[in-house]
Amino acid sequence: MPYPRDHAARSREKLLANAYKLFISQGYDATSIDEITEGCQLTRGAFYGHFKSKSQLYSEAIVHAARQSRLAGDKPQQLNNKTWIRELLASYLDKDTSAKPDWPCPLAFFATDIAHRKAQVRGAYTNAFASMSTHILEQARTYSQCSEATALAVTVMLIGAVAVARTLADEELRRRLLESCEQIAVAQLQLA
Amino acid sequence: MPYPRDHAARSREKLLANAYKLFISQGYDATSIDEITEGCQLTRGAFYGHFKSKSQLYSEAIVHAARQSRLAGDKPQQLNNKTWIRELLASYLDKDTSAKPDWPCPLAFFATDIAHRKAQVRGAYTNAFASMSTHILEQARTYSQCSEATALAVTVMLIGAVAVARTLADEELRRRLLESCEQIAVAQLQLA
DNA sequence: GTCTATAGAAAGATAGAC
DNA sequence: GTCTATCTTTCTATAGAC
Repeated sequence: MPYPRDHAARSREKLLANAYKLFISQGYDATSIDEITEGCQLTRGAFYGHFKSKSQLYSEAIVHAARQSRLAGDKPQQLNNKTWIRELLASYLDKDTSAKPDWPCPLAFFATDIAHRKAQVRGAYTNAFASMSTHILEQARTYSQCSEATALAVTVMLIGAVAVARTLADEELRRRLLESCEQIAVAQLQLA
Repeated sequence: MPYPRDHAARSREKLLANAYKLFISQGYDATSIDEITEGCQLTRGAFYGHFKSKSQLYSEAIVHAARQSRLAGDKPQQLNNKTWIRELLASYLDKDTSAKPDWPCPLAFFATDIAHRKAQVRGAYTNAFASMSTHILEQARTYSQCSEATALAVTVMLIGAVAVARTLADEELRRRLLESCEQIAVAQLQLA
């Protein structure tokens, strides 16, 4: 074999990352496998060497992205819990889309799309959602008596905020929406 | 002409309704024009007699659905404002999908899809969202001092709740999510 | 592991008949 | 106003070479 040891793994990762980027910006249906492979200097043949189908790639991309989320990670030692959550909130609701991470939150970007996908994809989404809301609840409980209802409502508000903000044609309305949600979330989680 | 006077209008309405139903259940891309016309005992030719393109139909369906929403309508005289909003909330977050109206809220069902569509579609969505949040704000102000931030946050929470609930594979989690959001919305809008 | 070539299906939109 | 026929494009997935 003329390929470096980790060549296959790198190709796979490139395909996954590029596919996710395209799914985010164009949607699942509008993104073809040709397009995904082109951006990686590969062809369809390589794609099917790594993934069984486009649908399987979608599931994997969601799981991968959910794991990359800062919300899934651990708190840096030097920060206290309140400071950390406030920072996560601000970063999640950031108005500056160019400052977004490479793997924007799939919960917000694919919210309504998942309903039409196969059970496997819906399962991956469900797990990611449960994980995000649990994480918020656990953090909030380190300094307050946060109810499960509050955590669920705040989680879904954050997701809804990012999803809707992205669709709005009115820049000013988008800004107000994101700022409002940050403000209400801060109050709900007693971060003031 | 062998057709009844309102034949064209009825065909148009049938196409619009069936298309929306299919968009809701399968998504925009997965729904073909053949499928839309089949359900109405019509063919592609008839479709293009009424709509310039699939994309134009999508815009129209969103506007149409937003207008059908109970939130867009007026309060029945016999109800006071608080009672009415509570009822709207409960109906919007209803767990029983079979009880859903014929035109489920496009804001929730298409939230993440709109971002990939043309300016015209995004404009229609933006207007519908602004209208929903304004409506909530105005109603809440008839009995309380509700901030614009609260109205925006509650609106987006409701949309997010329905959008996410529909995707969850876990029935129990869905139930808890919808109930939590109703509870928090009632508190936020001082409906208790 | 990745390539090219191709099979096979389906879609959006148009043209012209009735 | 609606039909049938067709053009044209695009897509997923597979087969077999290297």
